[in-house]
Amino acid sequence: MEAMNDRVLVVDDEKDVRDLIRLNLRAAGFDVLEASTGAEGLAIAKHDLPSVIILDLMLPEMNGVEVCRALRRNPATSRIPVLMLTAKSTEDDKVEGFECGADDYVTKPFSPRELILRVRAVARRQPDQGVAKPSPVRSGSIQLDRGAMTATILGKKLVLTTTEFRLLELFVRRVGNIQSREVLLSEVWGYQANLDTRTVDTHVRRLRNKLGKVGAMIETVRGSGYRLNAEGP
Amino acid sequence: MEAMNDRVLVVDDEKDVRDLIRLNLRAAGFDVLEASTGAEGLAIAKHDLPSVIILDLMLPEMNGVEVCRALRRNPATSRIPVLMLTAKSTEDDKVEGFECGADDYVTKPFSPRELILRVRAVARRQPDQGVAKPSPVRSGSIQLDRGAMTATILGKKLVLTTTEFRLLELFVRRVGNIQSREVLLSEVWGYQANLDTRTVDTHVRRLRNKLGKVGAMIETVRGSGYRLNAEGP
DNA sequence: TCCCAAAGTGACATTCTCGTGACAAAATCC
DNA sequence: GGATTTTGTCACGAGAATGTCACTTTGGGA
Repeated sequence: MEAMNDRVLVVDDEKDVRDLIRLNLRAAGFDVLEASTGAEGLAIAKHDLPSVIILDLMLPEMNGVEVCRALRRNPATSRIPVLMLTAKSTEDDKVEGFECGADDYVTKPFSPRELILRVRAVARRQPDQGVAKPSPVRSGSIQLDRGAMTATILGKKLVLTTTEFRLLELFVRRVGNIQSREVLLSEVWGYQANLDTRTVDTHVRRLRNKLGKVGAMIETVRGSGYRLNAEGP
Repeated sequence: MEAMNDRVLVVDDEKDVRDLIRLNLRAAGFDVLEASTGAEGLAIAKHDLPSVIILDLMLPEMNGVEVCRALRRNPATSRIPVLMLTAKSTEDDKVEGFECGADDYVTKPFSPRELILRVRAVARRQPDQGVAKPSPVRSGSIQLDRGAMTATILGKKLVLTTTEFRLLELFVRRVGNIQSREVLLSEVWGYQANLDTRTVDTHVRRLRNKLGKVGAMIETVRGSGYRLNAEGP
């Protein structure tokens, strides 16, 4: 089982650049999210709250500076470090990049090694005590705290294993939607997991047991998979 | 009453460079301290706890990397952002600079405007560092004094080693959040750390022992890392 | 009502993870 | 320079987490 990785969102319209960055970040132990437009990047940022955002300055429609400003305006995303990426290297661009609230600035062509180092340097800045924490994910009577990896049910703190937490997190993030065993396997266990789909059943059972009464919110959809019911028990 | 300015320490053996930086920083509203050797820089850093340190990589006797390591090693100065400055610009130098714990890297010749921006960016990451007396960090029954490098548990003063103190400091600063062994290694030991992740375990154990009953507040999260529990024992 | 595929359940072996004590190297202190 | 402290690594063992399986129960269509 792999430790919980930092997630990095890469926003760039060029697929080649995204591929290059993704490969290097993966190799360095990061999880990678991708977006090809500013709007998409914003949406993913709000939804997934990555640890770092790598943002291309030159984007069609909504450019990097606008995206960065939008991120800074939203309390949920305002603290996420932004690493600005651009082909230009004139001083004015750097100034603009910094002034919109970017935390660092890398010019293309960049060396992957340097990029990783800068991402790490910027990711190191984790929320300390007193700094606003990303709002906990919640659904009905279930509340999740990713940083602490804790689940609170009806005000009571639960002890979950890593797998159980990931499973529950996925259900909560996709409340009301059916998740097939295959999807659960690939999302919770990883793409190359070569496991029996019935393994999911066992973990769902364990999770239900720990959730007690609330466990009934995880419904079985015969022939399709499982679904977290939006309504509380 | 005007707020006190951020203080920046400039360590460089060339007077011309110091002058240039000083003038620009002053104009940008910073207070400037200066040192011409690494040893002097270290002394001033410990004494005055500046908000940011600009450090020349090439110094006679003690070079910038050594100074940076020494800064990171001392709990009183370990959190001060370091901006590494050098005439060289090969990738290997950047890597070395980052790996000793520098927060950013600027190559000579630099544009003053960019330097100021980077200083600001880097100073922004440490909102409360330096200016006032280093506020004692505390969480529940644990209280830390960075300056004196002492920990007080339930009113009793503890003697900790440097490593133990920094480890505890990190836990306290991030109460309730899981810290992976990798994060702990890179934050406490510096991210050139070429150490076995299990080394963390050993130090956590030593720390727990010294903390006695309170040691139980440092929880093990199987498969993920350690977490300081917000609730007291 | 019967049938049977799908899902629930308990048990078990295996794999991992972590705590611990010991030890040698390195750093620090007199 | 010798003594002491600090530090990093290792091997071992206990116990937790996980994946699989055989068996039972369930539920919906024929």
